[in-house]
Amino acid sequence: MTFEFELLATDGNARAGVFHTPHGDIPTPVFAPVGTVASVKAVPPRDLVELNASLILSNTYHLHLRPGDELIRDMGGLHRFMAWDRPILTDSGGFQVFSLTKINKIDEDGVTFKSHIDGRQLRFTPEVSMQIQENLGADIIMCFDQCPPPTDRAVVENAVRRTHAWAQRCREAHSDDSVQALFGIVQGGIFPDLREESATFLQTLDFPGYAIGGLAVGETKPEMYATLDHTLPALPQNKPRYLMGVGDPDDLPEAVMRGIDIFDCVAPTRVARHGSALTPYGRINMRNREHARDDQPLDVTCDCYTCKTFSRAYLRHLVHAKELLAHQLLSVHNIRFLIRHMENMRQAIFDGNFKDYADSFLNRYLQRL
RNA sequence: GUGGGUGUAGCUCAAUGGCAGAGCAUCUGAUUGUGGUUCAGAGGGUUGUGGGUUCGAGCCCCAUCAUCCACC
Repeated sequence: MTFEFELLATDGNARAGVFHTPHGDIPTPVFAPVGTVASVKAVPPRDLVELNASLILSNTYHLHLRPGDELIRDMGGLHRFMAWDRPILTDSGGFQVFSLTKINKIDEDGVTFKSHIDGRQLRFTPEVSMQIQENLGADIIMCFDQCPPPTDRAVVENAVRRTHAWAQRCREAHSDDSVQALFGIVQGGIFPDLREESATFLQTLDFPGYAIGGLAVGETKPEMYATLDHTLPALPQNKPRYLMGVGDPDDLPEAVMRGIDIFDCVAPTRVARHGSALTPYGRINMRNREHARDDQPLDVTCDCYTCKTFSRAYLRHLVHAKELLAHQLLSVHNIRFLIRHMENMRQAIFDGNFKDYADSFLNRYLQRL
């Protein structure tokens, strides 16, 4: 079986494993940097390899609009197009249709919306999303789902029902998991019974992996953690679990501790472009004056090119001068910071001291001593 | 030397004789399946200087300094 998930060790509910794909193995738990438009912003694939990234995420909606999924197919597929030969995951476009386009109309069959680029009217259905994702050729592809605000029960109930119907149609449209693995997406907002119901239903479709969607979209962190507590026991042990769009450095151990294997988040690259750096002692704003004459690296414990080479004073200068190099250097560090964080957690699970690592990291990162 | 213009926040500039403001810059904060965006807040003034008129002057009058332009 191409997409085998091997569970190698557990520590409490935390899991260390390997997910095998046609483009290589993904050691889990894993953090995937986001390259929405077939580019991890400001970071070339050569550097991603150096950062030890084993999975990146790209996006159906954006690539369909530009340059077009058929063009990418004709250029040899997404891996060849963007010169990244390791595993790729594509999101289904469900989230973007709702978050990016104000004008959208949803019905039982799909969603009609307007392009945020040129305003032309488009329509996504589960079958369209599957076709686009097959054209792109990522290793892991996602079901077309509906991601609602998580706290309005009536809205969430409806989204769960529709997400299930669409999951079934995605499953039928993509029946062969030998080249691309189709993951199901659990919805249900912050409601435990809906989450359990969703997790249970999706298993009847026998996906090679399961994602938890609809979190980190406005609920509080305690609500998100509680939802994970209720959802994860309802998912199978022998399949990877993917928490979509998370997260902050403190969210990662909280979720791994509860049994999540895969993460993606725009945070490391976005906060980099906004001039901030992730460190063991919290996120710091490199615009701030306190760094103006600081000859120390961002993070003395970090092994990335940025930290091994440049001072905080220089990085602050680049941020103030709005130099492109600031985006590149801070993105390199922030991605490496999260990937190393995952590597540390994986090792701690093998060593049986995950809780110690998590407590120590969280106390330092959240400055609660 | 003569005539004219201009002096207001770090910069560029607003402000009927009636509470001295904006943009940029500076400083601080926000951003979770990416619109390199945007938003929120803060600090910052002896209105060149000295007189005068007026209930009240950034604004009117006099002097002075600085600066720019034109002409000797």
